[in-house]
Amino acid sequence: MDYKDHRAGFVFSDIARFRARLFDRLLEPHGLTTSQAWVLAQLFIEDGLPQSEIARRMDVGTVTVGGLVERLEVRGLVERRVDPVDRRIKRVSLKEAARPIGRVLAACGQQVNEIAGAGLDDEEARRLMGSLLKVRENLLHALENGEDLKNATDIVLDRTPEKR
Amino acid sequence: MDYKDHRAGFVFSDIARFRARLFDRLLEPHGLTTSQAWVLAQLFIEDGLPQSEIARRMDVGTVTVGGLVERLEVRGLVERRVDPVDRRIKRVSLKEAARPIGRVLAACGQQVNEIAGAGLDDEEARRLMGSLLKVRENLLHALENGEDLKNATDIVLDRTPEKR
DNA sequence: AGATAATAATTAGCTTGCTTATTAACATGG
DNA sequence: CCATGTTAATAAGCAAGCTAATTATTATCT
Repeated sequence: MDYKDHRAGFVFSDIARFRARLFDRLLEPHGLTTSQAWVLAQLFIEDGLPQSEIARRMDVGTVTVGGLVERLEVRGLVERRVDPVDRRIKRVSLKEAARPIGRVLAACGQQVNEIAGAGLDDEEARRLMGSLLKVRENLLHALENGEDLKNATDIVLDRTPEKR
Repeated sequence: MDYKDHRAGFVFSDIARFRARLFDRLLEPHGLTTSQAWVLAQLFIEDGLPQSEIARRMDVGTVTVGGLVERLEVRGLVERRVDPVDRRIKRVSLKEAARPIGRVLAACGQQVNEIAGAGLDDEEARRLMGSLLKVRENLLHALENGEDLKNATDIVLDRTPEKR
């Protein structure tokens, strides 16, 4: 039991940080950050989502999404409108200025993935992805059930089994 | 080319976030956070390190370490002293109160790893770890060489090949 | 020795993410 | 119908990382 050892402690957070750092640099010329890009990505998949739905899909708190959307709105890439039938909801929709960014995101994402996955053959990459998705589910589970853990308000963990 | 695809975009950051959330909850009763725990871990390995050395070992900026150490010092777990021979350096050393925490960290780390690695047999876990270390090195490399990327002040990337 | 460069730490300011608490609007049950 | 609960968004506040700029101190080079 040495491969799932202390190194796991930093590998994951290191990779996440390094990836984000790389992504941020690629996105910098466009005045975007990694997380803001993710919000846009959600809207490219489906436009006009409520903030809470974006939060649900990103597994992030509504507060965080509020901030991200706020900044995107200031940059004129996005627009918030109150839903006429349920006035609690604010729906976020892409503005014209955001259109050309789709390709940029795809390109940057691909470039980062190529860099990160250098030296991995297809088989290894596939296996890696499979294991990672398992690990992710494990953690999500533990956080849901709060197994002898508490807390984690706000975030909606009890989503329907296979959504994303 | 679908396994090193868009999902890679969130799996890594999700896992890192979920892991940290879990860890933070386990550590909460002890008034510590994940990153603070990592600093302590470095000091358990070698006490009396300069802040810059801690930063180097954690692949993090000196500014971040400054903040972490600051908070640890306030909690009375750690102590900063100016190095007598090189007065630029502040060496950080563990105080008595920190002693008992070593075991706690080990236990929490193990628990998180068990949760995260549930359902992975030893072979799969070993392979996963191997692939992750490769990916980590790839990213670190790209950040060093700044391949048509710039920025990333402060952080010392050009450390001796195999340290950690 | 003296000017110049490099290094350790800090300050100030930004984004992300989390928590707790509040407000507004909708939903439901007696 | 109205009291209670639930949901969407926000506000305030903290930790962590990052950048850029500043201050002290040590190293180096002519």
